[in-house]
Amino acid sequence: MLSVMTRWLDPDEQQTWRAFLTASRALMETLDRELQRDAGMPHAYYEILVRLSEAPQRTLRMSELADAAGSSRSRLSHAATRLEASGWIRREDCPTDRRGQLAVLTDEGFAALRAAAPGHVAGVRRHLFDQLSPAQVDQLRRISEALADHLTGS
Amino acid sequence: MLSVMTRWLDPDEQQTWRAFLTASRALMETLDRELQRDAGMPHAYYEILVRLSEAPQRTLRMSELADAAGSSRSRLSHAATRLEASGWIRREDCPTDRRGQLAVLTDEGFAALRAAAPGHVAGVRRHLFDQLSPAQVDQLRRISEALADHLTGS
DNA sequence: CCGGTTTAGTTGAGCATTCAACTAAACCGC
DNA sequence: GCGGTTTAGTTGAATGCTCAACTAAACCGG
Repeated sequence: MLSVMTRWLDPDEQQTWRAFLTASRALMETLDRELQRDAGMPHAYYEILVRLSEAPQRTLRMSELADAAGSSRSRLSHAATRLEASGWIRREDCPTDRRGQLAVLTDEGFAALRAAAPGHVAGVRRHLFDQLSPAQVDQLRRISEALADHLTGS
Repeated sequence: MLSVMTRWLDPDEQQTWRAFLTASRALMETLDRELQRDAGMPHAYYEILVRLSEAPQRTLRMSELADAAGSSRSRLSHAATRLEASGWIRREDCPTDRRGQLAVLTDEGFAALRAAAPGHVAGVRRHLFDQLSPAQVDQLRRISEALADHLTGS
């Protein structure tokens, strides 16, 4: 029986895995903290506003928004409640599906995003792109796409 | 004044950044969910147990443990309260520093880790290493080390 | 050795996320 | 078009995290 034997990580794999854990956790925590400090929103909410801002009429169905922002339905529902309370989005009934809800980015929400974006982009540049060679950026894209394909495709 | 102008991400950088976000979020969520389902602990708690299991006497000072597990002091303190309630660790007074606390992995904690490890390692292999070429694994290590150096060194 | 500063760790409040349960509407086969 | 199934979205409870405030002990300069 081979299936009962675990193939452990060899020392190189260990090091890679732990470095990845450390780096991705530190990167996300740093960006999250900067965004919270400078714009009063967590990164997940920033991403919701970004996706809405890119949509036609700055409007998306809740499920489309959840998929676009890489969020569960429940998470988005809770987030939308808070974003609505902040006045950054509003909900509207979907005219073509009575189950549906539309999330609409308000002018205040767009303004909040406009105010948050430069600092956040600067952070992404400083903490990610400035630390890597152009070749490494390209490698990271391919690696990320391979992982995302596997994880979101299954 | 150049400093007021934001250097936005070009389309390639956008794609890289979004792919990285999607991949790292999906990877961590998947592993976290698997660990929660199969071993009843979140990934952050698993990491705490791992670091303790590798320490002499399976014992570490709270701050050393926090650093090793990439956790804030507060986070570790809360986690330790829960892990102690599960019987997986216990706290002891530090003999050389009366402010200090030692976290000790119990036999039950070691057993829980032993039970969790094979499934988790299989998940890391399946969702990460199996999706990448050996060259990509090497690239990912170098990329992660560069990012971690920058983020944790500053 | 005394007072200010730093370090160790904890705590509570508030917020974000997960999971499971739920309502309601659309879809689909017959 | 009726009844079972799927899809859309929300909700509440439980859990984990962050931040700021706090206690207590160690350190350190004069």
